[in-house]
Amino acid sequence: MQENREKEDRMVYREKEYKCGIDATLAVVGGKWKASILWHLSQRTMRFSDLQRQFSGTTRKMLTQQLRELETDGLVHREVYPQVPPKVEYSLTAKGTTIIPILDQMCAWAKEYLQ
Amino acid sequence: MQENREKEDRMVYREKEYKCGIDATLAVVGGKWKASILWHLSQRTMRFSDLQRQFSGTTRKMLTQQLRELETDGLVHREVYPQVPPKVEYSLTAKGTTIIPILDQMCAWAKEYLQ
DNA sequence: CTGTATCCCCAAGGATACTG
DNA sequence: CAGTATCCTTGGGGATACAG
Repeated sequence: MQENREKEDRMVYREKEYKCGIDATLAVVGGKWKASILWHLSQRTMRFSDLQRQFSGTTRKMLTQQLRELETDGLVHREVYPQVPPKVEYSLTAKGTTIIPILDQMCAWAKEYLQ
Repeated sequence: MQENREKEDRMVYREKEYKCGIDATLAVVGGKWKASILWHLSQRTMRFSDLQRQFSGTTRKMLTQQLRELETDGLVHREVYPQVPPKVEYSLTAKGTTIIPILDQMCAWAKEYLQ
């Protein structure tokens, strides 16, 4: 119950305004696969095909889209190796790693209080 | 980087299966207004009309829906006062309060790393 | 005051095919 | 291998009206 909860300062993210940082944060990591992507990348750098395997339930299109947004937000780094066939590796940026502790806590919370 | 990250144990929530607790937690608090609702309720018990005022951008239908789900998940308590006109108060349950520290951290993270 | 019931629309996301 | 382009479907959520 810290007092970092004032709602006076509004946040702006992607043209949209957020009353509190909570919604802004959820806008960044709350995408359908984003949290999971970040979590996996926190363990190791992954190629696009690695991510495809991990998220076998999703399409290339969705995966690409989510990765692009994470990249735009500065959480993920995209490294393209100019070779044929192409090789692209995704990894967390320094900023990206700062969100991981929160994801870890969400994971722990679920284990403790869900099901 | 704790080692509470095994993905062997799957979570089940609302008929759906989640590989890791992160997605399960997001399913609980990631709804469009849920995180904000929880945060406001952590400050004080609120009547339905109070919440309507806070979330002037949403409809009664949505608000009711989100509150019902939070209630079903055991995070929010709904107290109905049998009187006319009706009075209904919403508050956090003990379980509901356990998620607040995570929301606080999301708020802090946004302030630190967004915008 | 605190909801529920209906209708309706649009954009998120899936399937599929094509490309450098 | 790592994407884009296109089409198409679905259901989340808004608007509105009604109700206890």
